Amino acid sequence: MAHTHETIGQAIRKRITRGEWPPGSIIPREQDLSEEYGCARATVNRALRKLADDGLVERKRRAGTRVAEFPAHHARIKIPILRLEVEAAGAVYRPQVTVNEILKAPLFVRGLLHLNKLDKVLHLETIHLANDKPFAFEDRWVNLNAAPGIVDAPLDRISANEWLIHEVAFSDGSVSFGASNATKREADALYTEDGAALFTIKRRTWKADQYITAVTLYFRPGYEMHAT
Amino acid sequence: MAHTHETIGQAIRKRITRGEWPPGSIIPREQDLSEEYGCARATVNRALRKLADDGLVERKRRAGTRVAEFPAHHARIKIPILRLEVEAAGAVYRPQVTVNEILKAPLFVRGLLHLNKLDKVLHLETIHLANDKPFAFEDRWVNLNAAPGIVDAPLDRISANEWLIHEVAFSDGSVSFGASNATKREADALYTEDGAALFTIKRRTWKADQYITAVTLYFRPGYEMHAT
DNA sequence: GATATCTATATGTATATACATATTATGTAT
DNA sequence: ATACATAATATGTATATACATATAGATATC
Repeated sequence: MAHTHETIGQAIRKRITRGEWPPGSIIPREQDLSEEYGCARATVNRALRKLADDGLVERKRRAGTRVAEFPAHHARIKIPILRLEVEAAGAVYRPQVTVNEILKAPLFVRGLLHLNKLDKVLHLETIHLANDKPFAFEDRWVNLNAAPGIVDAPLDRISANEWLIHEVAFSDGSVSFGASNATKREADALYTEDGAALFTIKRRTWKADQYITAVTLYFRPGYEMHAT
Repeated sequence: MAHTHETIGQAIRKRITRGEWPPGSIIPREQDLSEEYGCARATVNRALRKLADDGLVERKRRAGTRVAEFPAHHARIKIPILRLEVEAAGAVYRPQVTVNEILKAPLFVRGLLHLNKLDKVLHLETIHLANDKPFAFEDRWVNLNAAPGIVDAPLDRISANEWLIHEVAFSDGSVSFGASNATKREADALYTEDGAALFTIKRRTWKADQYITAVTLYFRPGYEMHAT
């Protein structure tokens, strides 16, 4: 009972980081480890599955378990929910919508959201404020076929992001991170200089076969996103 | 046998995304789900643990399982291994070391690596090339107490990153992402203009109680990192 | 020598059972 | 009412067992 799947996982992790099993090398089979630690194979199995999930080892049927060649290149991040980040820092969050227009989808938006020429989209530009200081600038396009109700949402109180999460149920999505120089639009919104380097998050969400929204977030200069 | 922990997990995931169980609401207990799907509780347990790991649901003893308030804000990323990224794109990778000097740790490096005034560090600046075109610029500081052997490493063939991973065993680390304007140094290295917005990754790794290396990677303009 | 076929093996998975543990809900005493 | 002890309960975990499945390595075939 001294050994749980967690203590065993930690022990194996330590043996790897200590160099006992270097990157690329094979480690003992579950059976042997379970005997060594005096537990059931299922317990070792769970510990090793966790390590594989963390990217520390790679497992293959019949071939066994080996230490990953690059054991540290997996990370998990929390995509920032702006309101929560701001409030966690003890500040007051407020979204300020500066553009709110319905129009026929421009070409690049048609591509992003897989729309036809006549489909209507909602275009939103929002400044996210922390204690009334600009924190991030959001450029969002919403497919009105997928979320018609959003035109009546109180977007001065709740962000479009949160509204969509709760009203259009949950949606699958893709995310990418990058950097871009502030154009005049972002510089004005974030109260910074033209050309400043901004950390950006681009996100697209969909539900079943329908794209719901495409959004780019531009963060104030100096913003960093941390992984664990 | 029709139901595995995976098919059950997908089914529950779908019921959440379809809106049957909205964010914040509670879902049936494992016992009931196992009866509904005609399987053992352990199978449902594994499915739900996976969903919790993905951030889609939150579980608490006695209190049950409920859909997360923000079900989509967890993501996993692979921290790019530059050589592999370049080679995956079908190009030839080559690291080019432009600065390689041993010196007493400057103040900001002492802070990063927790060193004393007299400790020596290796300072490396490297241009990572894809088909001889600059791809990323690396600014690295290595604690020579922790990795003395690196002074003899063939850093024109293997990157310091890879050398450290294999020679100093595996090390724990922290990562953060951001953006910065290219200074003359980075602009020259990456063959771009002064002030261009560069996506950056800052990483610090340690082993037991000792910091090993601190590194900042500056990516060529336009680079994006994708999450799953 | 190359190719196809078989076989042994390590991991992958499902199940029933038993007990642990955190936390809510209930009940009791003040 | 309030504070505190108690019971009920959903998840957390470990175990033995059984069978599935991918695949490395051996063997046979062309």
